[in-house]
Amino acid sequence: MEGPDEIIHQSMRLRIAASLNALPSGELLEFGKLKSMLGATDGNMATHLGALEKAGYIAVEKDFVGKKPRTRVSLTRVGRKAFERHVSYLKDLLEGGQ
Amino acid sequence: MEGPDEIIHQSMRLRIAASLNALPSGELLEFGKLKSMLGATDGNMATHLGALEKAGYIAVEKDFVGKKPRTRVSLTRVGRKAFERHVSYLKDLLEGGQ
DNA sequence: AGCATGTACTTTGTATAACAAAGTACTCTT
DNA sequence: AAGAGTACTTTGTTATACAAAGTACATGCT
Repeated sequence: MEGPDEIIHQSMRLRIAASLNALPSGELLEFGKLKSMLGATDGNMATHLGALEKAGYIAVEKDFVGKKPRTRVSLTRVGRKAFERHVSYLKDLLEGGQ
Repeated sequence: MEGPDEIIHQSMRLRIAASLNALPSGELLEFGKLKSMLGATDGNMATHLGALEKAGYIAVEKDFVGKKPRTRVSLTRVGRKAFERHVSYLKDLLEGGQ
């Protein structure tokens, strides 16, 4: 059995990854939406998204709607794979005992 | 949905809890067995067991076999409940998306 | 008796992490 | 010009995880 993915395992990041994974394919989630869904502060959310981006697990897209800045994130293919592998790891662990 | 149990969530402690939860009822796991199963150092294992014990999630029993010291641990009722609740939390999160 | 071995810690030091709170930059609205 | 909104960045504190070394006590060996 493979080990845990410590980047994804952290609870706030696991919730971020789960939220992104549950999106209909091709959809993006806004920074602010994610932040309010998960009850994080601006700084906290920015730090966790930075960690996921640095790992290549999420893609961050910035644009403007009118003149409003908008930041949206999505899982990369690598990120989705990593998430799926970690979920398998957890399922095996939690059902098999270890 | 309830939040994560941060004491149990940490990856080494989650593995400890899963190992203890998978034991046949009434059985105990030895410190050294757990340590080698999970690939932890003495100090690391002692610290995590201490955290779980402080939370009331595990019971630590010390005795001697002949004159050999033996430390064995088991989940308390509270610990088993907490583990089960955290597993439910994870399953909901990982399947429901959140 | 003296010494290495084994078990289970405890202590120490370090690196990393998480977080809140405050500050920054830019924009739009009024 | 003043305030609000978005998305950060910075700062500072507190907590965490970990390895490595040290401690305590008992056994086995010679």
